[in-house]
Amino acid sequence: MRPNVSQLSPGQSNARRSSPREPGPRPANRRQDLLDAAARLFARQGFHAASMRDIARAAGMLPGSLYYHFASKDALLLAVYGEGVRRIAARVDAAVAGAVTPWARLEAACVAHGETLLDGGDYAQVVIRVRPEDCAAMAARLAALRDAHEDRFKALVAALDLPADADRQALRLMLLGALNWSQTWYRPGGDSPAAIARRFLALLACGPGAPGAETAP
Amino acid sequence: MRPNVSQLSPGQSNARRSSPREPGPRPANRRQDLLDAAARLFARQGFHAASMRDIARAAGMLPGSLYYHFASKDALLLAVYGEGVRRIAARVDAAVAGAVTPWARLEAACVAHGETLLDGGDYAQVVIRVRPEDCAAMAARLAALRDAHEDRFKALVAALDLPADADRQALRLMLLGALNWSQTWYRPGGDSPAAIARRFLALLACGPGAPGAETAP
DNA sequence: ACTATCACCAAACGGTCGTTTGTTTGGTAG
DNA sequence: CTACCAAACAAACGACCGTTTGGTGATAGT
Repeated sequence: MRPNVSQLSPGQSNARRSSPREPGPRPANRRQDLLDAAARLFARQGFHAASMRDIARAAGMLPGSLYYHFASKDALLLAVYGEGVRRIAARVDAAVAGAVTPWARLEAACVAHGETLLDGGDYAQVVIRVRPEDCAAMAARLAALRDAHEDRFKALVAALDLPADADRQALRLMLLGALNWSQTWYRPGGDSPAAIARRFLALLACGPGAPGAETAP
Repeated sequence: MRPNVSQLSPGQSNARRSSPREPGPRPANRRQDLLDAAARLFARQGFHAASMRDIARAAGMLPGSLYYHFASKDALLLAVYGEGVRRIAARVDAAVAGAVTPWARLEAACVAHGETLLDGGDYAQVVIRVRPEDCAAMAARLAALRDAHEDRFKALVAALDLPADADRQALRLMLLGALNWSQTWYRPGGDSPAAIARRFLALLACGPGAPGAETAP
């Protein structure tokens, strides 16, 4: 009685159609409006404080209509969170691909991660603001999504040319922790997110001496 | 009609009593049980997910009885948060007082901050887990409490002997950010909180070279 | 013995929550 | 024209929310 194909499937059109209907007159993707509204409210108020009624109203819908597109609030969070991780990861991947040396690649990743977190819109902010445990039913899946993204940094740190006894795990955790936490104090007026990320990495790479122009020794 | 003197006053006994009644048969400080239960639930579930009913039940009370001790959920959070800040600050102050050189004092502060955050009980965790904006009515007061604690680190970093152009603010934000964020990934099995804090500071002070035995140059 | 106060219970208040149900609309296909 | 179906509306469901109210037994001062 309820179609509700909202399970994952980042694409838009599902198969199984009697006739192609490919050029169709556009069913006016209100699902996207819903996702955007949910991302906005989850990012600004957190998971529990954002109600389905708020989200529906922000998307210009009645509360019940929302359930045509998403089976539950949990499923809606999973969709937003997944999109958030996808967006952060995409920007990090693109930035890393444009850099050559290990340190430059790590710096590019940090800048992209930080920029997306702080200025990259609501989806990315949800990934940092909402903890997986906030939604018990989805906790494992949300944590897996976040971990899959952070594994990129594991590889980038592993590629650095460091003494054999260097603590690469602490370096990664410190870098990501400082960047993620910056969401709590960052305000658009001051330093740019890219500058913040570069400063953090320079501090880690060179110590508190000269303010880092280039990052690698 | 309602006594309810629950506004701030970190001490336990309020003045204004007709007669001393000091040795009294102990009214069995259930208020403390309530605070403990609230701290536990706020720390584990966050502000919105923890209900007054849950808190009252965890303290062995009925929901309505809670309002004899605290005027509202907001006031309860303020009391827990204030106590959390007080506990963190007390441990940091004690640790700093026992160290001499600027770097040793900063290290002692980081270790105390990290230990209290990760292993110091529920009150301290609330300070990191609950964002001031989660409770709009108390946001300003909660932020002021947290800021008052973090100002200690401003002073400790200012006392370091660094080049004039060193970015002390970035150093402080990175250190505190990494420590605060560690609450999201720390699990009691592995490295001790003190070891984590020391590793972070060593990374910042000396770069990713040798794993820091002593922190200062 | 009388009274006041403390600390709490018992029971509800109105409101909001996530969600469900039945119905209606507007475009498209046969 | 008819049949269909995606997409929304309208209206509620029971559960739970923070909070209030009125009462109650114990304790302590006078």
